[in-house]
Amino acid sequence: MRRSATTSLGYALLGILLHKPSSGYEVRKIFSETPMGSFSDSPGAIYPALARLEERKLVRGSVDRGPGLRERKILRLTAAGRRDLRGWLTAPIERADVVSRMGELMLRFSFLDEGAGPAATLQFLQSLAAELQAYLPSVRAYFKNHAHEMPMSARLALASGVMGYEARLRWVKHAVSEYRKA
Amino acid sequence: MRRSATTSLGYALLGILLHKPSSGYEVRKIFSETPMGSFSDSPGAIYPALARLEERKLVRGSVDRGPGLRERKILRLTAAGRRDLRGWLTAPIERADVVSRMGELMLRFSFLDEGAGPAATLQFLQSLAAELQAYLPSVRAYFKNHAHEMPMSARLALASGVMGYEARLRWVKHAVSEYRKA
DNA sequence: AGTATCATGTAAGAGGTTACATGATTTT
DNA sequence: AAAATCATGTAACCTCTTACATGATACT
Repeated sequence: MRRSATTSLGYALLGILLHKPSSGYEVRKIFSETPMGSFSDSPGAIYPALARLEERKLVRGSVDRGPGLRERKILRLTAAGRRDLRGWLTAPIERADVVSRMGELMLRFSFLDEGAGPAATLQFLQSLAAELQAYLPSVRAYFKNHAHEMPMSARLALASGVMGYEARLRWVKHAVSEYRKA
Repeated sequence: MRRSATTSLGYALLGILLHKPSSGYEVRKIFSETPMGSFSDSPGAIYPALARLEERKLVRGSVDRGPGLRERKILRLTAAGRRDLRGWLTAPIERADVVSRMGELMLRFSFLDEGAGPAATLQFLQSLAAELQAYLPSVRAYFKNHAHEMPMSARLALASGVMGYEARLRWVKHAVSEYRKA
């Protein structure tokens, strides 16, 4: 019974706080006002998640009383927080990540530069390209073998999935070349 | 305190069972062996979910004892189940669906033909195209205004999101034309 | 005889959703 | 004075994850 690991939301918070130490309220605004991440901006999700990070000493809070505002708690990463984030960012990419956690992979990628540096970012992209290339044939094969027996909307939905993986792979290659330039 | 509605997993199960009445075990295999849906195939998720559907009388089970196999419980939709599924399938598409529940929209789409017929499917696609077209400018604007202040990996991740919406829109238009042919 | 597959569940714990609660400060 | 926004939280409920439990049948 290993003690529970940091969740996806936890890492999203760590990534945001690494970029810029913020209050819970500011993080909520990021979730509600920017297109990045599909996390809930509800206080019932965010404040308990921040409290867990604090309990585990991954972030530390300091009270800030700006000019004429209600006081707010600014959270920033500890050394342990940076380590935990970095561990998540640089974890090996597996088939299961590509199949059912692509959103989390993109979240990781968006933090990679700041959290682990350009070498790790490039490594991530190459590894992602490899996994996509390995996975794509099996989806294409599934499509080929089953498309004819599916209702039209199901077939089109599956085709959309295949196209999504292909588009992602093209994007990865584009990102690699952008990265090499810099 | 309204009694809790059917979940995404619940609707995935209803859609699968409408297509073909099945046992919990068969459904698990669908989740583990086909690229469709990113649902867990764990018994701890599926059996309780099926039990909830049965409690609510959306599905009914009948014991099947095939030739020389352990007996299994085949579940099929009731009239109430077909109604509930149809209500979900034909619900209006909102901004929030496009922003953070695209996976659920595609799941809905894949069941639409069988669950609500071709007219509803076409209506769904047109409505999705409209929402995408309305949403895209705001993401593009966000990208234009914030890309320069973001780390490279974050910028590339956001660009990937924009490209994803654009690709999805092209796919919707393609799907509409496929549908009109039939 | 032993391992793999078929088949259905339960229990404990963690985390998210929805709704409620509270109060300070700023804008109209 | 009222409404909006800033700001932080809690409580009840529900669902999912992980792990365990059980037993039948098929394959080697």
